Amino acid sequence: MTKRDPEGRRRKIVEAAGQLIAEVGVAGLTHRLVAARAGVPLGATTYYFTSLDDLSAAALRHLTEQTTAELDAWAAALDTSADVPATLAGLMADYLTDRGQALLDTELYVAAARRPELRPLAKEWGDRLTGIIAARADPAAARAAVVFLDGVLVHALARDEPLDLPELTASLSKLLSG
Amino acid sequence: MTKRDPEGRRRKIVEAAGQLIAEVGVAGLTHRLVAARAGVPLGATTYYFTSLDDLSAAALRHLTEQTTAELDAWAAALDTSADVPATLAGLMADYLTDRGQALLDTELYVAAARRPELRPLAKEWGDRLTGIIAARADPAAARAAVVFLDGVLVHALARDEPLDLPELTASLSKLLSG
DNA sequence: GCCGATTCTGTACGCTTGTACATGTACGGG
DNA sequence: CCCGTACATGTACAAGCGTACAGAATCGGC
Repeated sequence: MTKRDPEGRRRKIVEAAGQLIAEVGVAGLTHRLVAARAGVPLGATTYYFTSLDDLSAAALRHLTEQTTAELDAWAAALDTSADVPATLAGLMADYLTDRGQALLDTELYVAAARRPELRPLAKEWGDRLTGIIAARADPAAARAAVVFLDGVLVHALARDEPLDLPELTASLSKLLSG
Repeated sequence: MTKRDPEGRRRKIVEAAGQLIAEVGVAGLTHRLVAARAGVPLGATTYYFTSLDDLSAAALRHLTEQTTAELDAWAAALDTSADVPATLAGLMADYLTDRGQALLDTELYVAAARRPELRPLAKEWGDRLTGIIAARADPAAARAAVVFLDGVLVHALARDEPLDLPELTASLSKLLSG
C-alpha cells in the first residue's frame, strides 16, 4: 500500500481527468483511462467519485477555477491598457495558442448544453469575463464582446486557420464602441 | 425478409443517426441505437456503414445539406431586406427556437475540432453564410458577423436565457457597419 | 500498544459495445 | 427458369465498460 494522501490523490485524479477531457472529450472519459493517467489503481477513482458524472463535473469545476485565475491576468492587462480592443484581441490570440485549453472550454460549453447542472459553471466563466470588460466599456457591449469571443473560440477549433489578429481587433473595436 | 430498398434504407439510417446525434451527441451514438430508431436490424447499420465514424460522418454531411438548404431561405430574406442586421437577428432568433437543430450544429463544430476530416463540412457551412452576408456587406464584416453568430449559438445552448433580440440586432449593426 | 475509522486496491460481475460473418432471401439478366 | 450478385439479418465474440465490494493497510486518539 502506498502512503496515504487523500487530498493529493483526489487532486491527481481531477487533474488527470482534465487532461483527458481535452484529449478524448467528456463523453470519452472512463474510470480506467483516468486511473491510468493519474497513476492510481482503478478502485481509487470509484472511491473518490461515486460516478463518472461526478468525476467529470469535478474536473470541469477544477478547470473553471483555473480559467478564473487566468482571467485575473486578463483583468490586470485590460486595466492598464490604452487600447482595450487590441489588448483583448491579443489576449485571445494568446489563449488560442493552447489548443488543449481551448478544447477543454469548448467541452464545458457542450457538456453544459446537455447537462443543466453544469450550466452555472459555464455561466460564471462568461459572467466573470463580461464583468472585466464592462469595467472598460458599456455592459451591453461587454456582453456582445464575450459572445463574439466564444464564436472566435469555436471557429478557431473547427477550422484550420484562425481569424487573423487585425480582423479580431477591428471587430472588437466595433462591438465595444459607442 | 422485407422488401429491398437500398437507398431508402440508407436514408432512414442516416436520418435516425441525425436525430440521435441531437439527443445523445456524436460520442453517444451506437449502432444499436441507430438501428432501433431507424427500425432496421443491427446488421443493416454495419452493412451500409463500415464503421461508426462512417455513420456519424454521413449523418453530419446530411445535416449540412439540410442546413445549406435553409440558408437559401436566409439568402432570400436578406436580399429583400431593408434592414440587414435586424433581419439577420430575427432569422437567428428563429433558428435558435429549434434546440435540436442548434445542438446538431454544435455537435458538428465539436466533432470537427477533433476529427480533421469533418472540417470541410463545418467550413462549407460557415463560408456559405459568410457569402450570403457578404452580398450585403463588406466581406471582413461578414466574416465577423458569422463568428459572432456562432458565439450566439453556443451561448444560447449553454445558458438558460439567450441573448435578447435588441442586443443581437445592435451588435450585428455594429459589426456590419462601415 | 491497541482499536475504530479511514484509505487503499485487486478482483469480479453483469452489461453494452463494435464488428464479423454465415446463412438466408430477393432480384435482374441470360 | 436459373443463377450470380446484391441485399438482409440473426447471432456470436472479444473487448471494454461502470460499479460493487471484501479484505488489506494505515492512521490518529487513547
